Amino acid sequence: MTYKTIPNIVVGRLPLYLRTLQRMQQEGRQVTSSQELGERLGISAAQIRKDLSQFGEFGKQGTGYGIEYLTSQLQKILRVDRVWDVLVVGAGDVGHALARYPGFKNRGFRVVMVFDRDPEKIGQRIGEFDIQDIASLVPTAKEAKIRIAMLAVPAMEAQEVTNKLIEAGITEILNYAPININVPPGIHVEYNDPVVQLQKMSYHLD
Amino acid sequence: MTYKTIPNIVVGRLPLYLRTLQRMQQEGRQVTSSQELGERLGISAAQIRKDLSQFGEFGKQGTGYGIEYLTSQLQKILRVDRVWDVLVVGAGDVGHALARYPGFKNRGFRVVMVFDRDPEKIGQRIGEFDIQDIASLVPTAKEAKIRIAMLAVPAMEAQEVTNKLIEAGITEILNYAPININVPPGIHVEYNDPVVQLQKMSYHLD
DNA sequence: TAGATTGTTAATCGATTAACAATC
DNA sequence: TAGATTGTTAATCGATTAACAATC
Repeated sequence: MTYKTIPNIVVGRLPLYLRTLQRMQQEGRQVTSSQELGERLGISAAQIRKDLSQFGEFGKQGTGYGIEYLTSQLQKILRVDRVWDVLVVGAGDVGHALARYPGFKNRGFRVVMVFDRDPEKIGQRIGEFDIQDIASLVPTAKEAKIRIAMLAVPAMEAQEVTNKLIEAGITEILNYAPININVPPGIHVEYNDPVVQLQKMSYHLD
Repeated sequence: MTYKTIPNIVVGRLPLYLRTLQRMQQEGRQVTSSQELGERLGISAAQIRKDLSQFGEFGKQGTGYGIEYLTSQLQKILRVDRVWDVLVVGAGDVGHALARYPGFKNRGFRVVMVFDRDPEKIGQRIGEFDIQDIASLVPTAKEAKIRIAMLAVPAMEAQEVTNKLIEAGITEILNYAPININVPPGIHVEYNDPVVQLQKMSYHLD
């Protein structure tokens, strides 16, 4: 017998559940229900139960879900029961904001290096990091066994840098450049383009 | 007879089509096809044709789509055949990056004001903007008839600021705070939390 | 116990794909 | 004309919701 692979759309909701549960934990709450989670998230209770049931049985009938327990289970499922080292390419304003972003804390990630190709920037500091020469990206990232990169270079350079990232052993890329990049099978890309999000909303304006 | 409302999932793909078409235009291309667009985007040609057909007939059999024409049509559909004024709340690193982001150019948006509540920051400059007191947000945004806001304040403050935004007549909110916000019907929210995206990817790691 | 809520099945709903006539 | 590609319909596929037995 073989395991069913989980749909991406389901995996994509788990971080939202986790984020809300961690927020509840901060509020000092002990238990919650699919209904309450659904109300906070604008998702139906049935869908939340169905999503969670793909991974196991985490609740108790009549009671709901222990927040601490479900949190720790989701962290295991999402592999954030540890801290992943992440690198940033591009030391402009976006790279700067990512390198200093306080929101990674307790959520499974930390930035450990920043690269740029501009000789003016190389050697300068961003927070606790020296900006490194992008020419050293491949050996340095390989050596550090980094798997995750955030890409914050201009669109023109995005594909070229992506190729380097893959050569360096990166398999997960969060792309802030407003362009689609080509990657081989097995490499995962998430896109973050604020204009795409704004345009989804401006459709509703007149 | 009444018009069918377009599914959100379709509207959400239009900005990707537009972005790719604008890129092709930069490359000096004249025409494209649903197949080529699909290859660039990792979307099936059939889906692209189906999506576009919801809004009209933009192509020619045997030839494909005129890039300039389809671009201008998508801009009209997405209401970015004009430039929308956008405000930023929160003058930390994220707000800073948004206020100075060069990628809005030619894509329908421009930042026109930045607010923060920190007296240390108020009056300081970010690029061409004076950071304004959040206390003046409601009258100022109302006066300027701004409809779109980017929210880059700490999670703790997000709901309170959201309420102010709505009071100011904002109907479209791009939320960078890692928390769900409650809004009344008719207000649209898009979420941008890099950790949510990273966790979708770390699921695939081991 | 009575009330509440889970996990799961079946039914419904919606989105994607395949296929092709129309036609440039 | 022959080849290419659209717009659209029907078929398929997948996701969401409703409902409820199980049970805490």
